[in-house]
Amino acid sequence: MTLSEKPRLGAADIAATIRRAIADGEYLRHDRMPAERRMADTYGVARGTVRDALTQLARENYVEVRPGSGTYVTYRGTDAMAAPVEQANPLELIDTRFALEPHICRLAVLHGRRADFDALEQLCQAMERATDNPTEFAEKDTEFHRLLAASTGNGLLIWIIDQITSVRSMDEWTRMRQLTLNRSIITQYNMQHRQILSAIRTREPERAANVMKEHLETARLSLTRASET
Amino acid sequence: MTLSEKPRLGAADIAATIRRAIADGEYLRHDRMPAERRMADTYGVARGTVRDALTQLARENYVEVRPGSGTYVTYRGTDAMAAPVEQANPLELIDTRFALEPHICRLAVLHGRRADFDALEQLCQAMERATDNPTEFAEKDTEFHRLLAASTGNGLLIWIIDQITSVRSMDEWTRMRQLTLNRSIITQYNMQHRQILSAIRTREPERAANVMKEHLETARLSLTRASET
DNA sequence: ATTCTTTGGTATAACTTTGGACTACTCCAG
DNA sequence: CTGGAGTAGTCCAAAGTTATACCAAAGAAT
Repeated sequence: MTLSEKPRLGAADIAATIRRAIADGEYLRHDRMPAERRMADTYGVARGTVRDALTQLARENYVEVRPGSGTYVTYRGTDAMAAPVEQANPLELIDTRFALEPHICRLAVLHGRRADFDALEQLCQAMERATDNPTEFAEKDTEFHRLLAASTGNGLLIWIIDQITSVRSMDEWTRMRQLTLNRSIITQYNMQHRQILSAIRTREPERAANVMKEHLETARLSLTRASET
Repeated sequence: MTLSEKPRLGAADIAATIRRAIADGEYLRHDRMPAERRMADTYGVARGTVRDALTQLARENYVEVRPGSGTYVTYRGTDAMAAPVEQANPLELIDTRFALEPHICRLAVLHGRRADFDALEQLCQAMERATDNPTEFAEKDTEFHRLLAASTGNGLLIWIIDQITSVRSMDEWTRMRQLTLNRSIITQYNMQHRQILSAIRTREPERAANVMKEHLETARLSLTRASET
């Protein structure tokens, strides 16, 4: 008949249980799971078994274990919508910005208001003050490009830029980005930002678009150079 | 069951708690959160732990801490991001396509494969057979532009075009669109599609982009003319 | 303007928790 | 009998937490 005795759980069983708990959203990304000893206790199993299970889950990228700290969930929930955005690579991103941003400059010339330009001016100054602070610069830079999109008054474009920005601000990205940002690069970016803003203020759509292209070309170069080393 | 012991809360746990609170709208954008010392008290944890949690949340752009002032929520709710796509108006859409599609043509020249072009050819033929069937034409037309994006091999761009397409396919839109689609307009569109495809096949990026601009200009014109009547 | 309170920023030293590694033992199927 | 797998311990080093004190800046009250 049906055996309801204890079938003695193995590492694979524990792994399956945890895997399912994570997939079901019982644990979310960045969450810290209970300590190995505690899990062993709750699952009524030895610590070594839990350990094997976690090792397996770590291999499957469900989980990351940090010695002395704990075990953390790394599983990316299957957001049908967010997935393609999340896994975009740097070059895809640059190509997309190449499509969007020059035209955004043209639209900014057409629809931008004084207040928008003044805010962009503020950001330019903030970035110029941050030549030696890559983190600070990166933040303001992101904000600059977002505000530029906002100045077009086109909600759809703003939304797209926001989506893209959410990629740029991802952890791994930020790290990679820091590598490419040295003092001379930042200075160059600042000059280009200035030129873009000035072209928009003087209502020269094509000049603004061209400087933006130049700007993105610079970014692409420093990116490819960084990934070669 | 000897689980009466409480696992000491760590920074990751606090971060998770706060992250959920923010995501659940318990704290709204620009809100100031309780002071660190206060939080430490309410969560029954040391201030340093709260600080670590906040540092982590700041990295994830959930929160911004201002020395001497407080900790402020910067998280943009997911609703605020989804809405603009739905309520985009026709002109915003055209402007966005003006940004994206000419550059997509350039990228299609660079990355497109034979199979892609053959599929586009098929669609051109299907559209030419549908000169008297606006509904049929509109479907194939959408597919044409989507496939064009797909031929770039850029997942991010494809995703964006898909999002935009989901707007285009909305009911009210389709109705409005039908009005603008008469026999002569369809014929003109077909010619332009042909020219675009041919320019891509002969590897002329700028010509392809220019024909696409022309194509979109035609679409914009027929749209504004329709809305004036 | 000046003072006072509140806020985050930093530093320190004692303590706790965590995963990593290793061992000895048991069980069981091939 | 043997080898793979789970169990139950121990010890370790690293990471994290606690508690406390003091600093600097923001902001409100005087």
